[in-house]
Amino acid sequence: MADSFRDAVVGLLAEHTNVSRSEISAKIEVPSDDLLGDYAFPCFFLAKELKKSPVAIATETASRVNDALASAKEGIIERAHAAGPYINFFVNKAGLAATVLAAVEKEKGGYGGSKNGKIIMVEYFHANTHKAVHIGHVRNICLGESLCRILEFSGNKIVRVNYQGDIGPHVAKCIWGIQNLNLGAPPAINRLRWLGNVYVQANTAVEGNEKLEADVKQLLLRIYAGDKELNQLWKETRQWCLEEFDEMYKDFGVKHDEFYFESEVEFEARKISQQLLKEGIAQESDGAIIMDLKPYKLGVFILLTRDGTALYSSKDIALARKKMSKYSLDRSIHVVGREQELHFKQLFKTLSLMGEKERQFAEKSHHLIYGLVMLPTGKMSSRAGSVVFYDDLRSGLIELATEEVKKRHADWEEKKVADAAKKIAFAALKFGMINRDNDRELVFDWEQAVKLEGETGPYLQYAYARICSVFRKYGKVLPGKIKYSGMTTSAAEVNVIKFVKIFPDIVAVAAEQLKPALLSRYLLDLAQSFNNFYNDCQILGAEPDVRDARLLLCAAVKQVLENGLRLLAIDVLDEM
RNA sequence: GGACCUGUAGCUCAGUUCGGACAGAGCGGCAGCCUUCUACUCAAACCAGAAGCCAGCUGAAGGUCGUGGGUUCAAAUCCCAUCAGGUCCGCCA
Repeated sequence: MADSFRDAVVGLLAEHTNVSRSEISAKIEVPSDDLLGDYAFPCFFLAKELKKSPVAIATETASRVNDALASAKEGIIERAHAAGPYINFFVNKAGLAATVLAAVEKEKGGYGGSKNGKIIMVEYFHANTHKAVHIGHVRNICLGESLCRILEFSGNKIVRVNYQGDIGPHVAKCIWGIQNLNLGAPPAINRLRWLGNVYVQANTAVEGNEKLEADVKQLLLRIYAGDKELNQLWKETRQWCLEEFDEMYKDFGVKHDEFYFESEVEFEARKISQQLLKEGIAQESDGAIIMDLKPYKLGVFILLTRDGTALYSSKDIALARKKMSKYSLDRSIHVVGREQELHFKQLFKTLSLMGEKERQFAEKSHHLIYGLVMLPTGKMSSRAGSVVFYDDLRSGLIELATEEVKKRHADWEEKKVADAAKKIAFAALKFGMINRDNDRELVFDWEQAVKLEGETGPYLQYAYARICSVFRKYGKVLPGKIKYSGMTTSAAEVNVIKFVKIFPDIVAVAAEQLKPALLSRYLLDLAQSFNNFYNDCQILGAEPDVRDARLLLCAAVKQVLENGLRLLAIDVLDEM
């Protein structure tokens, strides 16, 4: 967003120093403390050239700037002040308020957006069928969806893709378990969880038993070969899973544009692998087809097993081809955990060795890494039974939120309580998943997840609800003309205005760096500064001019919270 | 053995990409703001005591930025070494 205040500071400095505008612009910063000023210009780098101490340079330049400001008529910059080696600039606060609040009022739901015009594919969620969904998938879907929304808000066209492992050894094991373990009939609901359990049981039964392992392998080959009975069972159980995934998408506000399945690229994957072997790009090793990437320090990438079945690797190559032929993408982002980092490096390298088209596609591809979700006791392990399943998580959080809502609103009817509780529970969950640097592991802790105070999603919802309550009490429409001069006396107010002002910048950086956490952190800061203001300043009880200006500020904060939370796929509430 | 990530307050984490003004939040604990009660008073406020509420606020407390070197006017940030934890490294995804 254009920043006329910053530009004015750059202009002043360009006029009173020998430094170019572009260099000044690069050096200008925002002081750590508001009391110091609104913009700052460090003078260290001028010291050598001018052979003076940075302190002297700052003092002299500041006084020249102030002389110029004094002779000029009312400008948006009020004064400069030398503080050690820094020149600090103070802007006209009423002007700042007017500019920022008018921008929000004008752009409303679009405030903070931009127009980048790229076509970006984002692949996320990709849970496997026949395995239970757990907390790790939740981090993926929260991160993926908010990333999509941020990129979309930044004016890009997003293709949301889900690539699902619906075939492979894990499915074979599950089906083997259904046929060979006496686990009773599948339930009418929560069948995904039941299948996941069958898979775990089968895994335990088969592991270490060579004969059974061979049986499962044969079973997989028969599925690939199109065995009628097995395919029917596979398709039926697969469908159960997909239906439950659909429910989950609703919880997280996700609508994929494209679903790819491993089963639909398996044939192509085998074909491509054979072709690569024929072209001498891939090689044979121990009966398997591999890419030898040791020259690139990427080890060995196995495409086809000794049995001739395609692995994740070659299926991903086939998938890339499929995407390339359908879409003309500027970028392709894979939201996948850290444990697959090597896989993606190998995949991109292999693509780039395949041909010019593939090489270009590999350059546009990006693996967005995030850390594992751990438990306080360590890594999740289905064998040790230490897995937090999504269905348990969901019901547990909703139950807790329901209690809290009831405690506060004994008079609310059942439906209203349920609605609020669900929104609050998911706000807590989603925010907790997003508000963490991608690189870091996330330790999931029920106590933390359930928290509604402090740095949480509900804290943001609460700030929003407070503003709604102010407007309910006010009960009128804001007048069109508002005087800003009376409102900017409090530091708390100015602080809020500054946060509102930088929202578009935050969205832009979050989009560029693919880090929704930057946005979630910002929203916390905004809400905190608003709560400070709310405590410090009377709103409805103030003089009419001041009251109206403050109401407009509230409206702006409400709008930014709404826009920001929408980008995190978190719902807002008018009352909570 | 190799590759990547992490190490900052009692706990959970920002800040490191691009070196600059005193290293920031949240949680927990402490002291308050708010409500009620008690005592006092003609009455109210202040003050004192007790209980409670609080998706909110304030204040104070809490730090060898893993360790050791180096570069620099300036290092949590850059470079080197080292320790600790995590993930991955040929037929899972």
